[in-house]
Amino acid sequence: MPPTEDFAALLRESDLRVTRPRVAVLSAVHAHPHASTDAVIDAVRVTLPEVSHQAVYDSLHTLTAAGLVRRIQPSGSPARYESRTGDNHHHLICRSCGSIADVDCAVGTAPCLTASDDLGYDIDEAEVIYWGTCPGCH
Amino acid sequence: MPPTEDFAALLRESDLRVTRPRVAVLSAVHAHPHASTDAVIDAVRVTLPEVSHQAVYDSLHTLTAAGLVRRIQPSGSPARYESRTGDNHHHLICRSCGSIADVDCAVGTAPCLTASDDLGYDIDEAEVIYWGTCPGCH
DNA sequence: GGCTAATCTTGACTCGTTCAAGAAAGGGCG
DNA sequence: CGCCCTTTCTTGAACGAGTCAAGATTAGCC
Repeated sequence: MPPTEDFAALLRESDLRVTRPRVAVLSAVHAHPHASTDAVIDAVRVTLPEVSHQAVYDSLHTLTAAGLVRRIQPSGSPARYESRTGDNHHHLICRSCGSIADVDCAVGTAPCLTASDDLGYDIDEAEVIYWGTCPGCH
Repeated sequence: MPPTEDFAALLRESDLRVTRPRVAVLSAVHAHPHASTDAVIDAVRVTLPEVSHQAVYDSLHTLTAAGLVRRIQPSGSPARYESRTGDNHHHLICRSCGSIADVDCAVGTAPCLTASDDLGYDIDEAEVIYWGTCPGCH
């Protein structure tokens, strides 16, 4: 995981103010891929015990909007975040234990974005979730 | 849209008791594809003004479990339901107005279920959501 | 160092959904 | 056709994730 200064640099590159909560959140997401908001809050409080949940929510929104972090929102479970962005990978989610794994796109680099017929929509992202049972759960 | 008796028959085929709320919910989902739970409640109350929201939630769960209805849960919006099941189609969702459209699977009949590497997971469903802007929103 | 806008703290609040207890109704049986 | 048992429905409270809002704090520019 990159050191703190690198996270600060990432923030600056996106024209975001460098604040302690943001650095801590960014670092937490890098350290815990697919962590839920709650898990991020816990992780952040290890180094920054006084952060409010609101600051974490705000930071996650800002970072998501800036593209530094990606939000995953599987049906029926709270939002989760990951640091791999822009590399067109998808997710494998276990119905029984909720574990999430990364899979590279089966189709290739970006053809994923092509629907059979776009109906006039201007598509900017294809989200693919494979639902199943993980090796540990059967 | 099929008449009431057909919905009753569908329920019986799935070994479900035929109750007024269930028939009304099934009919509402057929009549309003991609309707949110709230919209389903409203639609059901047109013919059955006294149903409780809970009965609708229960019915939707039961029907979903029986496979008579499919639940769609896009990030950041309440659950929606549709009656097309088992035909491997996907969804196009507008980021700005939330409208949902159906698209047939681009890949074909079922190869959708094949990830590039399943990591030992036993995959039973591939959920694909194309995010973008609909023709009416730009 | 001081100023101003952005960000954070605190705490209340909303929304979609679930839980729980008791009343009502479906449907197999006599 | 009517009884009984179980499932389903009503009512109303509760929950969790996330948002809103007012005021205190802080980053970054001069």
